Amino acid sequence: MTDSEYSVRMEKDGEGIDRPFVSPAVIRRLPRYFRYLRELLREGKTRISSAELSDRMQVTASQIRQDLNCFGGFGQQGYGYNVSYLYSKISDLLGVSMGLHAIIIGAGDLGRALVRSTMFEKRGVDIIAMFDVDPDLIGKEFGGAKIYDMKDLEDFCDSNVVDMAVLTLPKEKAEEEAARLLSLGVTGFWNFTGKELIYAPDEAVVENVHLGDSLMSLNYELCRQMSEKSKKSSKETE
Amino acid sequence: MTDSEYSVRMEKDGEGIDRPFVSPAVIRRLPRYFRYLRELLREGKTRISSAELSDRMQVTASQIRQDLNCFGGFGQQGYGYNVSYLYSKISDLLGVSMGLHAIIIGAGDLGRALVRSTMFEKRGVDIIAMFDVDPDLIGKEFGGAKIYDMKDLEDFCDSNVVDMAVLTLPKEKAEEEAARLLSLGVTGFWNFTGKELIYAPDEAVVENVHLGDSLMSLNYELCRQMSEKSKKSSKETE
DNA sequence: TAGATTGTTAATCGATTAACAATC
DNA sequence: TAGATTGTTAATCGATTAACAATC
Repeated sequence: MTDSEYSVRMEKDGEGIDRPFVSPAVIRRLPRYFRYLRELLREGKTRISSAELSDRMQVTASQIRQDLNCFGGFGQQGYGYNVSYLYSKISDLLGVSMGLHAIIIGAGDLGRALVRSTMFEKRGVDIIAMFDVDPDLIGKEFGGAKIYDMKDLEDFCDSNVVDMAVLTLPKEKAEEEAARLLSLGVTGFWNFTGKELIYAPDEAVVENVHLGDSLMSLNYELCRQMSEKSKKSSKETE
Repeated sequence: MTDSEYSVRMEKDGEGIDRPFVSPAVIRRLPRYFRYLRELLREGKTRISSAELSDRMQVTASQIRQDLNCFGGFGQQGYGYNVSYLYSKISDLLGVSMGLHAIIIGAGDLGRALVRSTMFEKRGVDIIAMFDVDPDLIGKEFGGAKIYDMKDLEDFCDSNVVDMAVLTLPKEKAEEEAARLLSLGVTGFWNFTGKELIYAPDEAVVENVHLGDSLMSLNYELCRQMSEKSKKSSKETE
């Protein structure tokens, strides 16, 4: 994408939203606020105080106020926060109305599960295509996204705006294909391959997902809980 | 599971592994060490220093030594760490050889993608069954796991050891079914439903996974990167 | 022994919480 | 105005990094 194309994109609705540098800890909490606010909205609540939200979310009211203030004064003294206003502000920060375009690399089980879910739609991300090397899959369609031949990646990226690639291909090819995508101007990577991608922040933005790591930390706590119980029960037997 | 069954389980190979209380920040890094050590093992490396591992993993050597020391002295002054020894120690901590038994609740796209992956096998977790309410799915088999009727959950849990439930069912039913499982003695939950489950630590161990949150923080950084680029380019045009 | 590298303590840094003045 | 609740500063807490003595 050229600079002038960027400008067009920005004018759409990204312009005017100031995304200051804020600690990653805070950024990672924004999506959770987003979820809880949507729930409040669904419940028809129009206003909420940091104290009440604190109760629901199991975080301190202080942290909520601190977090939200990183981006400006979204609340009002004596009143609290207006749910729909706060929701729209956080949506904007998270680029929900940016209409980001994504492609999925790899149409295996995970790629298909993702494209069929409501995940992207809910967050304003458009899956405009999938890519695979398997001739049996190429041409098929899942969740409204057509599967293209990996060979056609260059052509596709030349004639379409692609903001982000979801990597669900085998980890052995992860680095190679990420480099290929980067050279085609794709700078966002949601990486499920298990091979950690590391780029400089001005080069590309990478979110490495490791589901296995999540499972293993559950394992640790579960084993710990079990040994504690067995300790306790052996004490009782004494 | 009764207390005596716990003891049997513990004697298998969980016994003797001390899992002290360590800050969650450290625990969450263990799986990453596990992955990098496995890679070193595959490369045939027999020893590694904290400095060299630091290089690979992009964390400080100090942190590595600090982390590993929470669980005991796994290294040796003047030498470093023995890769296979360290790997086995971390595997033990993470319960890889415990042979934990898991069931998957919900045989939809995600449940099937998970069961077909090598994720569980690599980490020593056995998927012993899947459950669903869809008559078209009940009786079928995916990735070696048979799909049972949700109605048979009680029977199944009575006659099988179930350490953990992987929740991939619709979020509306998450709380209800988690409570049901808990009453059947299942205390570990790997929760993909999007409905956050909150239990006291001695009641159940829950790992809430929110893939959408991960996508949204990528979104934030991507949008930020874009606005920075457009700022730069508009400056150049001035 | 000399060199290397851990284990561990102390110093620094960052993030969270508490407190309260500002203000709606 | 009085009451409520934010925005914001200051205090606390925890996690990371640096430094170095212990020791292989």
